[in-house]
Amino acid sequence: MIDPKIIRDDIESVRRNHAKRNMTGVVNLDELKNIDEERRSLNLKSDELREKRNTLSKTIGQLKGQGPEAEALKKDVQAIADELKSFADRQAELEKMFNELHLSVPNMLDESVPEGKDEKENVVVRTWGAKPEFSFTPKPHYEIGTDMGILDFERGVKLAGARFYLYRGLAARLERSIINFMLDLHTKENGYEETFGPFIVNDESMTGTGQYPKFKDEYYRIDRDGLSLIPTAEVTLTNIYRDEIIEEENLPIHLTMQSSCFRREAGAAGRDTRGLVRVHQFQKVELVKFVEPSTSFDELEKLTANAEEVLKRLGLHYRVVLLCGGDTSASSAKTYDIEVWMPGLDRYMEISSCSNFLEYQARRAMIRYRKKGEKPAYLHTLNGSGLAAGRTMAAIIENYQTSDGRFEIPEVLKKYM
RNA sequence: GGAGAGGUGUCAGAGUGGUCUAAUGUGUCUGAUUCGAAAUCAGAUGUCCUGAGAGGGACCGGGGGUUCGAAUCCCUCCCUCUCCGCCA
Repeated sequence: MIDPKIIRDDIESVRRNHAKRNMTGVVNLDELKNIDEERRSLNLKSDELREKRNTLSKTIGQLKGQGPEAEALKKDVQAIADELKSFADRQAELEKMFNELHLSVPNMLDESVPEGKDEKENVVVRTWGAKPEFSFTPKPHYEIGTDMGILDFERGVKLAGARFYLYRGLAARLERSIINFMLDLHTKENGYEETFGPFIVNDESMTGTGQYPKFKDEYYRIDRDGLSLIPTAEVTLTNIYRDEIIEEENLPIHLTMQSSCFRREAGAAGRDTRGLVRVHQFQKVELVKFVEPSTSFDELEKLTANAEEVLKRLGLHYRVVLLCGGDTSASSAKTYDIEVWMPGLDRYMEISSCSNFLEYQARRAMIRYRKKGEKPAYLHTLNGSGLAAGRTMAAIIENYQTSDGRFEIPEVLKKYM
């Protein structure tokens, strides 16, 4: 959520922000503003009526609640109660509408985010390494994996359906090694605390990080229990501090967690149908930070560098892309994608997405911090993949492939195998 | 899943219809005392909304109801604990 004061006092900046996101008209801002005004005036009215009621009731109490005087007062209070009731429904309705619209308003983009409609207008900010050269035509990872008998897509489909897979032998062990390598790097060198928590969470958690209510079709929800499978450990990690106030001396908090991630990929029919690129379940090591607001953009650079370090050590060529307004997710104020080169697919593939959410998630999830002697304030949250494990394995298979249709294990992973 | 108990401020814990403006203890901060500290004494100390401020309103697990008035009574949901059952 953005600060409602911005909607009240400077709706034009919200409008410009929508335009930059290529979202003009997606949220009816005029309606939102009208609802907010009506809601606040009714709230004021009911506060005043309540004040009167409280005073009169107290007087009745002092009169011991009996006698003609008290009876007359009771009638007065009854009248006030009736009046309160007369617009209570409208009030509840306004509150609900305001909340729904407010939750749908995307975050304010940072000034450094470039203009642009979609991913074609993202800006490459740096590249690392170079595309590997082959004396043969490199194959996609799914061909190599299938031929080697370590990726079994047919049986994945038998077990669960399209976009599921089965790892056998080397692939299963390699992905486990990749996860261990990443966790060790982030905990021993990059200063993150390793955590592990639920893969299934309640609606409050899904709302806190911005998945609900708008994008319900994207996720698996167990209606019977009111629980959802997490699409990323960001949900688990960020909601750890939901409804809490953190003392300033405990900031920043840097957490990492590996999890399986579950996505319905509702809007992606026909895209990336082969291989490990777009699947319903994948494993990922996630990085999440809770920071003092003035530091959050520095922290974003560091977070991105922490994710890049994984690829550097694996010797995989990549580029870092600053997402344009139209491609930045609703919760984020600024996002860097890290894209690894895939020689077999002959394109770059997103392997990490690092975002600064400012106080957008903190407001939704009521995560605050307190400086000594001051009032609680919203902190800033950030997250990034560090990295998606399945895609990392796919990148290794493609970049380290050999002419005999197999592939080598990167040096840093050997001790994990 | 069955039976029972319970959810109150940083924490512990009282409060079963009207000075609850939530007792008391504890923690924290400030002051007094002290060379300094401990101890002791005095005072302060929650969150949200609204308002320029004074102030006002809301919050005793969530939601709803009864009442002139609800932490307190009723309904409902959630959670925790104990015992039993089941279980990696």
